[in-house]
Amino acid sequence: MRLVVARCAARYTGRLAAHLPLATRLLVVKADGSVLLHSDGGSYKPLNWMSPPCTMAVVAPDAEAVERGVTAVWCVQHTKSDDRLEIDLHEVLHDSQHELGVDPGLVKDGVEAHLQALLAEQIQLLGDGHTLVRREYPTAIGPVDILARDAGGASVAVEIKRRGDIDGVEQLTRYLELLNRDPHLSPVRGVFAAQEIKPQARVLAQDRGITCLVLDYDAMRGVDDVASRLF
Amino acid sequence: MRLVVARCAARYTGRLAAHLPLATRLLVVKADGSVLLHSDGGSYKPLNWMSPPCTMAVVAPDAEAVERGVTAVWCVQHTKSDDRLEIDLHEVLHDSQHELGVDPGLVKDGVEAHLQALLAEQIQLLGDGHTLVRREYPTAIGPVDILARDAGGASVAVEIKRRGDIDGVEQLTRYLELLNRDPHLSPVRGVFAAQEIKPQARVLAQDRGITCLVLDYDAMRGVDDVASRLF
DNA sequence: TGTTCAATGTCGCAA
DNA sequence: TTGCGACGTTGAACA
Repeated sequence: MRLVVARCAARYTGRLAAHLPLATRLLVVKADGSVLLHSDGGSYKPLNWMSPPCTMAVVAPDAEAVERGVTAVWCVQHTKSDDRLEIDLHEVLHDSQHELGVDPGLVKDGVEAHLQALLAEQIQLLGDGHTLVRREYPTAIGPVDILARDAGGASVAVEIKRRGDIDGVEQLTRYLELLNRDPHLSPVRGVFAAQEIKPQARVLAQDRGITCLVLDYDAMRGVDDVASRLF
Repeated sequence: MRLVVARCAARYTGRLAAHLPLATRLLVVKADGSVLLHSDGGSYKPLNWMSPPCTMAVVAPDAEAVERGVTAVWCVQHTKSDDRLEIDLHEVLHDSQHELGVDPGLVKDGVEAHLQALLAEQIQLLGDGHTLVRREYPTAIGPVDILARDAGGASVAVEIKRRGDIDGVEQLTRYLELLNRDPHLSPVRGVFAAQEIKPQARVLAQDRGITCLVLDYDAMRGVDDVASRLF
């Protein structure tokens, strides 16, 4: 990711035609080539941008542009359409480059969070004699959905998904690797729990010694309702 | 605007609940207090954000968080709702501050651009004997829509809007101030042209010696069609 | 891969 | 302020 703060002007043509008068702005060039042009206010939407896939060419300004104070022109061209963003750079106030790596992405805690709460209440669904240690057990790479102990006192890490895909198994694998380094917990067994577990995910989980558990959301809510009515 | 690159994790609660596992990301704190949390790919939409109006408090992490490697926690609270974004900072790789100033904002060249083209063709609408110098006459603060000369050879700068508001008069005023510094052009007279001119804008324009011109888009297109049919 | 639908939608305009 | 519609919508789930 490249961060540039510069006095600049810009023109966009594509779905519509628009331009930005000269002002100081933040330019972000992401690893995939996409470009964002932000002002120092407003919402998260940039003033202008180019979505990936796209390529950027830095070209020298023509004589007239030089006359106006343009030092360089960024031509950002979309690869699959004729969307085009041209940025006239006047004065560069900051320019830095950063390695960020891939991002695990946002996790929305909707049904998934509810499933987690229900399973925490009904921890015996993991097997007789299981006890809850805690929900959202923190690790360096993010919280594990549930940490429990089985009847024999051994640790069990549970990853919960609405739809159980390979990604979820990979995620649980990373958690297990980390948790098993902790002598207070090790050995930690893994349980992959989801409303629906895809065949590929099931195969991968079994290959790694991870237990699969299909959760019946409606049944679990029913038990919860019954339990609630008792109080 | 503050730019921070850091290994971080985040939690959002408000319209929904969501969290971001630990990864290296770009954090942008805008002058209005809004916060963006960007990964190094994807579209212009941040992974997570807080819209203005909001306030940020930097708090010390609790013992458990320190254990996980958290060095600081940013609590960003929306002022008018209970939307809340908490960012756990682990390692700060970059931190810089920049003064950007206010942004003139995006100008969409739709009807406005068409009006400009039509008026350039029908420049006599400014008055008999007027001649076009050029459209998009460049200045340091952006292009003037139309530069023309009147029957006597004096310069005329035209600002075109679909809806003529006070902002447009202010904009034209800035252009005139700049253009009048150029001895080759000065004195430059201003014309504020729009499909509809708001009373307040008209008063301000007249006060500054700027001529108001109401443009009849349909009529101008009609003339254009007739002219086109001649060829 | 294309299509449909929700969104922490956002944004702009009119009443 | 509030409501409504458009968006360079984006993003996810489903066929």
